[in-house]
Amino acid sequence: MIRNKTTEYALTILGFMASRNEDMYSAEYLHKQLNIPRRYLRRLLTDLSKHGFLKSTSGRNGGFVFAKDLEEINLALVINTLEGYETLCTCILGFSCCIVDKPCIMHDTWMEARSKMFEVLSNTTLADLKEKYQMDLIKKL
Amino acid sequence: MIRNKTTEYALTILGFMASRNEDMYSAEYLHKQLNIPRRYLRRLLTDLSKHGFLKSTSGRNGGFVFAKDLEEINLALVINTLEGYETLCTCILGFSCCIVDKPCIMHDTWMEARSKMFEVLSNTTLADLKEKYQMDLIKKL
DNA sequence: AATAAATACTACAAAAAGGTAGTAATATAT
DNA sequence: ATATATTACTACCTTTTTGTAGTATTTATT
Repeated sequence: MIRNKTTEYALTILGFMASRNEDMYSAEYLHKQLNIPRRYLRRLLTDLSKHGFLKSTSGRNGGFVFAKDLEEINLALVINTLEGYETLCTCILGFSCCIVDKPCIMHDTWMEARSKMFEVLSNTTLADLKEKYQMDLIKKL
Repeated sequence: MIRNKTTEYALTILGFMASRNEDMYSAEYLHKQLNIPRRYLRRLLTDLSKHGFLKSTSGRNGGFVFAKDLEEINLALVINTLEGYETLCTCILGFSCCIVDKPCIMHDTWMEARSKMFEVLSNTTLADLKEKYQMDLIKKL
């Protein structure tokens, strides 16, 4: 759950794309806007495409667009997709000592903490972020 | 906020120590109980001592004990001590693009999610975990 | 005093994450 | 057709995190 920079980058990219109104975003453009290392950014963009968040178009005038509606992409989904999600037999936040039928001493606390965070993140979609951004723009006028 | 194994180990160790009633815990004993790599565990234990959570006693029959009351150690404190805490000018969960007076699009969402999690973690002390453990033991009888 | 059981320190090795380089493939504009 | 602007793929390099090894130091037991 935001353990690495890759996830941070991904959210930054998606949040940026969601809040603007371009029809196409090239890697180069995103690089200049967001200051994420060129090559790394590209790899991440193809990754996000493979995961179904974006659609890519090759060739001149190519770039990336969303592959689904902004309402369908919530922040928790992005994080879980990129960081993996082994809910099976461990505490999600990392307690490998902790198995479902023999929960460790921290289990309940973690689960409570985690689920409160998860609630907020899964209830926020890219559409919400876009709306917020537009509202902020209006307020500034 | 639980970005690495080291923090996980630390919480496992402290949680374990808090829940049992030994007067002294040697690195070797903890290693056998918790399956944390011997040498790494040792280094971590000295680290936890340097940070004031534990007190170490060298020599035969030496080991580690808590340096403060269990009530004084909450989970958020442990996590922040081990992972560093640059609240100054960035979103705590990682948005380096986001500065205080020019918050990024995700800022509010993050802060809300984060603070809900933080609330639970900072309200849980090692004393609470100990109590929970004892209660669980009683229930099993 | 010698031994054994412990921690402390320093340096190194391995694995994972983050980042870079080169080249191929694709598609548009001219 | 050719040049140009773009994504895609593969391999490599760097940094950080995790884990190991060797040796020194401390202290209770005998």
